[in-house]
Amino acid sequence: MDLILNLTESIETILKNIYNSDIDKKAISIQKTRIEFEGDFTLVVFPFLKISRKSPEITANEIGNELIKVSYIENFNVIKGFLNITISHKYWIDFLYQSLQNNTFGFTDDPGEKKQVMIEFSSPNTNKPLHLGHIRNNLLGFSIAKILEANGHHVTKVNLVNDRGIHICKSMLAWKKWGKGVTPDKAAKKGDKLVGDYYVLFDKEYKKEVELLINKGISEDKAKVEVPILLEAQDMLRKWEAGDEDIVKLWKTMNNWVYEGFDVTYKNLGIDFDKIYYESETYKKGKSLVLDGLEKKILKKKDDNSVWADLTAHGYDEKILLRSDGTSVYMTQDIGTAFERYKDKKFDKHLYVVGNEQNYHFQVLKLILKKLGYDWYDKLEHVSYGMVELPGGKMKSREGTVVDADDLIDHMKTTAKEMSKELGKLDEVSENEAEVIINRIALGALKYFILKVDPNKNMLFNPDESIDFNGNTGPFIQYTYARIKSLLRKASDKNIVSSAFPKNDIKLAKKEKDLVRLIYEYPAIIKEAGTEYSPAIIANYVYEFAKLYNQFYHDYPVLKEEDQDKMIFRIRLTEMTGRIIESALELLGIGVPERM
RNA sequence: GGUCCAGUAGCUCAGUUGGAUAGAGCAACAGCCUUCUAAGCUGUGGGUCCCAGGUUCGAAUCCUGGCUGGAUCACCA
Repeated sequence: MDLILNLTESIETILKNIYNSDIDKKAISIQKTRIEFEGDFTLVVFPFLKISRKSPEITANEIGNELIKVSYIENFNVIKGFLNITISHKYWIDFLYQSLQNNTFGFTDDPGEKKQVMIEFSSPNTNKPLHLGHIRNNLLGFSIAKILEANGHHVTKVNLVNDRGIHICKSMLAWKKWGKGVTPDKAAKKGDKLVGDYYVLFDKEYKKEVELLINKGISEDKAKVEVPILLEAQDMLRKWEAGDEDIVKLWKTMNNWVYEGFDVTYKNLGIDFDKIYYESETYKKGKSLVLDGLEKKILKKKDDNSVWADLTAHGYDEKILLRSDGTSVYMTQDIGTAFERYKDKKFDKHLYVVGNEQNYHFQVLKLILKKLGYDWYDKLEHVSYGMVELPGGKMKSREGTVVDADDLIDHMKTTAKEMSKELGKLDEVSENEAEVIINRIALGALKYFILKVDPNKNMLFNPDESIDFNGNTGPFIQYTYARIKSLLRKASDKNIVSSAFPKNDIKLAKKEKDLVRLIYEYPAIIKEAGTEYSPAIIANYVYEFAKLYNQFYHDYPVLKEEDQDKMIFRIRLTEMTGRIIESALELLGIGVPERM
């Protein structure tokens, strides 16, 4: 039975007995005792004053005198209106041993809680390589998926590749014009990078042509839409939609180059998907659903043949769903994709991990699906997150102010390698092992840096001050783990069997108790991270945990402790700490090194 | 202009279901390696929690108004 729940019930009963009056359970607020006071948990007694009709101090003492009769409560003290409760050492020790028995401590496996969850993340365009913004998206999506699994759900990770549209035609056209048949192999370049280069080339040429037209006296607005190269790209898109063989062939070839490039990046990042949806395969479904809606008069057609959803009654604007030439827009394919996915999985929940710039889009998507009569519309949820900004502001691919995902990962690896060498950390391990460790550290630093920030908030990335390896960082936590592993290896060399229990009662030091209390919190942390869709909650928890363990490690001997019972307890505490660090980092998609 | 999000130390961020003297890391300075890994530990300095009202025994947290920054309201995705 959960300790806090138990405490709450005891307090409820006590209040009833001594004051003869019921109190709302919500008024019983139990929190962690602040570090500077004696005790484990604190009850705030102010809400009870109106039934006790006594001063805060007296009320707290009266409750404390009853509470101390409960077996696992050892002591209490009162400071102003705060009743600090001390849980017995024996309770905490027993708790540690119980949690050691449980291999998935902190995870939920209640079948009643299990839901089918689909989670979409990454959602790249096929005209340019992945950048730092995608990294935040990918890491968040992947971690949230893991957290939801830890909460007992069945999770399907899906990607939506935006593989059709004018943007890919731009790359294709530029490649046709200036590529001279180059391929990723010939250029010795990742496919996504190569295609991205031609996208940039298109943009350069486009700007040049716009300027030419303006110089000829054409207005800027007009010039922008009448540029020959743009018209050519649009023509290409029409041909693609009409199924022109050559165009489709080129489209397939170039997209495949990009996918191969993406796969490398995904693999380096350590993320994967269960299923990939392609916009080119779902937009037609969206189109037909829109036409259905039109037939049922849910949607309306304007004079120019464009199709619209009128959302003004709901406080939104009108939203276009089919252009006047009958082609579909972003929203159209999202309607189709959602429909296909519901057909595939009958999900209880569908999460879209997409940046906050699309908050409006997803509100409108839900509303349109509702209007179209799909009662599962409210199973869709937008997991919105803030942008990654550079010191100069937003990243813009066209202005070259993007931080490329591959470059960043490489840079992290180089830095990790240099630092390991400098510190002489990996002199004694094989080259292969060293590389595995360095990769883990590099990615650990990057992932933790990004995931520790509350997803709601924009975050700043300064490329000049590269990501740290000291302090509140991934490597700090990984280092704590490596130390723990080293210590446990030594314990096992000494034949101190890990399943041992102390024979006699021991008294716990403050930091030992604090560590156990943090272990106790882990299940609640996983739950909270699951309901909030926030890996940051896990990240901040595991940091606090590692920090406290390092203090303990510094202050107390473990293997050199002379009291056998204390030594055994400390080894077991160390073991559990290692397990929680490993488990928590795993939820963030971060691997742990056995040594570093 | 409407809507949404954010504003906490020089910088990057925690803390927000109202609770005690607002916390970390980085940066600066000063210490700790003949003891289980110094990518560690300890200490010093650093705050108008954007502002003004309000609710409350109690507000960084809730309410109202304002200020600042970002996003969005496209026949772009």
